[in-house]
Amino acid sequence: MGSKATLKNIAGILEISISTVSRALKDHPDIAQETKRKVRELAELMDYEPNAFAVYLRTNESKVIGLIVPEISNYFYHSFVSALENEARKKGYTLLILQSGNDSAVEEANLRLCKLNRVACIFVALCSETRDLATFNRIGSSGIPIVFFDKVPEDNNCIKVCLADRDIGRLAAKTIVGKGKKNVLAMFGNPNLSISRKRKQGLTEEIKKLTPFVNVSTVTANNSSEAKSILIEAMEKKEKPDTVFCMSDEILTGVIMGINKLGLKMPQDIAVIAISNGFIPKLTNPEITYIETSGAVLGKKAMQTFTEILEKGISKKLDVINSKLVEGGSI
Amino acid sequence: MGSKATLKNIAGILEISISTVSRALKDHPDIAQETKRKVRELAELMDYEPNAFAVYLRTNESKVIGLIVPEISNYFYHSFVSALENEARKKGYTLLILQSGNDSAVEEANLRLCKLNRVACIFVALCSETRDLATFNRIGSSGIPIVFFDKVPEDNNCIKVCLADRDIGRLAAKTIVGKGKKNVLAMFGNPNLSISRKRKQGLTEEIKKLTPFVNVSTVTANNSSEAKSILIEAMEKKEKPDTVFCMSDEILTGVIMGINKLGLKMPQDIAVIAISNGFIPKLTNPEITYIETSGAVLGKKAMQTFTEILEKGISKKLDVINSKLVEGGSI
DNA sequence: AGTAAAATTGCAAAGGTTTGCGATAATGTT
DNA sequence: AACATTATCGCAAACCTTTGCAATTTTACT
Repeated sequence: MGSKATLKNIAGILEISISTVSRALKDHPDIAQETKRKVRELAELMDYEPNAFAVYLRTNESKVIGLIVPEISNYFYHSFVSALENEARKKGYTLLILQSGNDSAVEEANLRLCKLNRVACIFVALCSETRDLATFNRIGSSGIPIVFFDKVPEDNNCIKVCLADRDIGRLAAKTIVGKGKKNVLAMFGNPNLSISRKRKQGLTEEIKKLTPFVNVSTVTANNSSEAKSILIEAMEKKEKPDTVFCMSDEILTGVIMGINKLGLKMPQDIAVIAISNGFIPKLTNPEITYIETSGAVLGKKAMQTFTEILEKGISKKLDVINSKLVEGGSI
Repeated sequence: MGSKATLKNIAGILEISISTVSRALKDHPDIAQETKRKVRELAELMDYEPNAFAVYLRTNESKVIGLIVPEISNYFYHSFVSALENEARKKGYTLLILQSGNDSAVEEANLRLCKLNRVACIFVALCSETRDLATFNRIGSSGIPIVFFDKVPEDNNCIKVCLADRDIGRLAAKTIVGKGKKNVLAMFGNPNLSISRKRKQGLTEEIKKLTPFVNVSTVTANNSSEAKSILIEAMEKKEKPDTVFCMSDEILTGVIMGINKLGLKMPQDIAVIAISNGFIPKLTNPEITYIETSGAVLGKKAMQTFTEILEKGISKKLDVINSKLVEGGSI
């Protein structure tokens, strides 16, 4: 109980040098089998674990990965985080998860925290507020690689893994037009994010391309309750939409609540199509038709990108993953 | 660019000693104002940040808090994590979030990781599998305080913050009886967890106490899809339940899907009451009546407990927070 | 001016690990 | 037997910070 398990103590007891103990524990070829055996046995007995800080200090690289997201409580990020964590564990890394809460100041604080902890890499989904990427660039050039995902900057001079947002929008457009809908209310998140703009572009342009007879009105809903009230208001008008498009789970949530409040039936009273991770669409009756954006796949991709960075030392890259339509009965 | 920002470098440039620089940066009273000014200016300029590992190594305490949960993708833990993270940040701590994925082996690996990183404290929600608490005890006695929350061990010789699970069960019982229900299907999670047993006890005992005329059949549903199929099966029987009780969001999710699949109406065809964090109940029509278990409140409490540990050095404690009924229209 | 007290600074060790290089001991070769 | 290899091991520096204590300088006081 008394003495802590350190190399020094082990060395003391065995009356050999610290370096020999260190090497024995790493199975270094210089060390005799017999010595290795004794060291390993004692280390086991003493429940030795290397002091991570000392190792970090000496080797100057930590086995920690920083992850900064606006909100973990979001099914998409959830699945992303889970996937990333699994992959990271396999490679011996630990995840430092930080939330920016859609506040640029907190985001910056988190960034500093990552730097302070000398993380091996930072994965970032920007918060919608963020306009100034100076801090990111500073950190990036200080040697810590940054991988942006999902909510990525416009700039191409960085590493990004993201969804094929424009294609997703187009796929939604095709589905809507295919079902013969005429009047679409399309809800998007903060236009500051490229993810919002691209999805919107994809949707509106594709519809225009396909047919001149479908009317699309786009609106911005910053959160669930905004989406809910926008829907309710829209349904009270004379020319009410026959279809509502939700670019995210957050918006979809609000729309569902609005539909319930008004007692509407899908798809008769209103058709719904969303971009989603798939959890919420399964909770309604009928289930909601959605374009699947798998956080899990993206997470895996992100980790792959990280290993590529380590091996090849790239500093700019764009990875895109595709999505597919999952039919419920809401449209 | 060339030289890194360390105390040594700053000292070298200013031609003073490292210790003076260190003290100047911490506003130590021994250092002259003029010196402090110069040091601070240069430090600012060089973008100096103390090397966290060196600090940890020297002071032997890290500003990191470990958090181990079965799954983050669970609204209850979400809100818990968010709250805890906020509180932690205020006090300068960082959260190391680890998922055990309901696998005891992973849980243990995570525990070791926490120890390895010399975290200041570990918050744990046990996974349902875990029976052996030896590792926890070992770590606990090695100086790292452990705070159990939500899914806590039975043993009272530790620190726990949890919900008033029996009371929650009783509250549900009262509501069910008050609504004149006669035939209850009550679904619980893994009975290995005290949380399941206590909720079940509270519910069944209270109903028995209140009236002999209500029939309760309890079942175990380990996940959403099990809950779904249990419900569907039950509704096909002759003596089908008029009410279903769900002890968690996970189970509730399955039940909702089952209800949708069968096209049932709440509360006419089947009444529903759940224990939930409140997100999912708002998505149905009518909304689901639930007993609110706030992860946010629990998270705050947990952090308070941690500060108490630091200040007073307690090693056993039980904190309980109460819940309230939120009426939807599902019962 | 001489001494005491206060203000300011530096020395050096400690914390635990990694690693290049040199030292020693054991074995093999001619 | 003399030398060359090879197998083992230890020394000591480095990573960066904190901190007790001693050293030095400045200021105050008689």
